[in-house]
Amino acid sequence: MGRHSCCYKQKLRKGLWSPEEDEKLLRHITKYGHGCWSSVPKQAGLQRCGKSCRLRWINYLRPDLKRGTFSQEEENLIIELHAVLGNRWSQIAAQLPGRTDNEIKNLWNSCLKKKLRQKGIDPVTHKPLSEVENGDDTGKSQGKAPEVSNELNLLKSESSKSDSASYEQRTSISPKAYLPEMDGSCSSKIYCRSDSNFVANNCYNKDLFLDRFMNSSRQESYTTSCQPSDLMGNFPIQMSYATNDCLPNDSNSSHWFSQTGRPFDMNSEFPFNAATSINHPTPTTNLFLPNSFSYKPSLAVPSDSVSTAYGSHYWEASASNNSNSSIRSNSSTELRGSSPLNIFSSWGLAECSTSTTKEGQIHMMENHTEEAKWDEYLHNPISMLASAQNLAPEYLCNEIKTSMHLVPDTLGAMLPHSTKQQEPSQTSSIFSKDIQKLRAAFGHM
DNA sequence: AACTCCGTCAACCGCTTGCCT
DNA sequence: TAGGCAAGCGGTTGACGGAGT
Repeated sequence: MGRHSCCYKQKLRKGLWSPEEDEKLLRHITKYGHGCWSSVPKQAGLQRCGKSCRLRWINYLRPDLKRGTFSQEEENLIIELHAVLGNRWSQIAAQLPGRTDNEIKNLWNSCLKKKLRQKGIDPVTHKPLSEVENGDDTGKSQGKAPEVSNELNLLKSESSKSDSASYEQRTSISPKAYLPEMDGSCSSKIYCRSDSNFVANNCYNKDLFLDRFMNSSRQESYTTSCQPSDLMGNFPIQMSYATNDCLPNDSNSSHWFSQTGRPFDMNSEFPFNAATSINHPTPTTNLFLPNSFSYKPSLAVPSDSVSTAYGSHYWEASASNNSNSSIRSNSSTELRGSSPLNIFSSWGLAECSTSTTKEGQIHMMENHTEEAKWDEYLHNPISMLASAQNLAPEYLCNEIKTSMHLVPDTLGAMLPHSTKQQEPSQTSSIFSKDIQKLRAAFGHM
């Protein structure tokens, strides 16, 4: 497509976005959704092309973005996925909720490539550099999987340093299965559902892997067994949750980052606590999750934890050693923490035949509807929040506005030592606070 | 202090894909 | 079926800041 046709007709701005532009775009999209991108700049009063707006939203303004440095687990995952997917950044990004393809691409080009080379691995082929240089393909001739096995060796050494999770589990690439382990410690780990047959038989065949990959990330969300994690599909929405009673002692892990690198203290800013005065007849499910990691929630729960409230099935994760980070249900009629999952829960109550299996998995019917709603949520969070709560969008907007005024501004109060700080100049500014608040309001739910 | 080099990251460009008419 | 339009995607560019000289 290149430059959009509209760009030629008008004198449009290029380059870095100003805070004012960010504000306009953010306000417009949170209020109306983006709809057709080409019409967004006009409606939002921006001298930009729709494409530029879309990019700005996706890569920076979107409320579900995770900021901050990549964890070792994330880096390992990117390397693993790159070994099988190559430069398909969007597909890699789909496995790292809250991360954009651009971000991952930049990380790869600026950092991971170098790291791999230092480890003696060719970042393109994922083979040892010596093999690549010598044109040695003995690995192939032996029927091994050089592009994977070398990676695994690297990761093995990395993981032994950084993560006590089962290496075999984490490196058994079952693409849909990267889920955070909720170990009750608020220190999220990535683990991967083991699929030994898959790894043993298929992982070395890239095409087959991709086939499986696509099937697992798309088709399964339309088939019968539909855990909510499947419903998410590749939906890259940030699913970090935090409430005052969920924060780990380590305050750093509760930070979100604005473009300025300033941390966002969710401890003081979780916005929907301010909305608890809104009574709502539909009980909502509150999640108390490790907040430092984005994840696709898996609602597979033990059968004995499923209970029924208000005529619907509720569940409670088995108690962990730290209730702060466990999942628990809440049959309170209070509106607490309107999150995508709350919405999800509401949809389930309203429109899905929700049932539980012996395994305790929640089977959701009508996945098409769910996915559509997720999509709609992404596009118009306000209206979806509103509809999920039987509220008028305008009312919800006002509530959010009100809640934001109620929140004490403690931004920047806690700076992690290791975080690169940027001066709030250029595109970042005081407005970044505004963004953070809106992000809090619409994003971390 | 001034300059250069290098790494990082946001944004742009252009190609591909998918949808609609 | 072809053409137009919009979105998605990946490669590339350029601005910026920090480190080194």
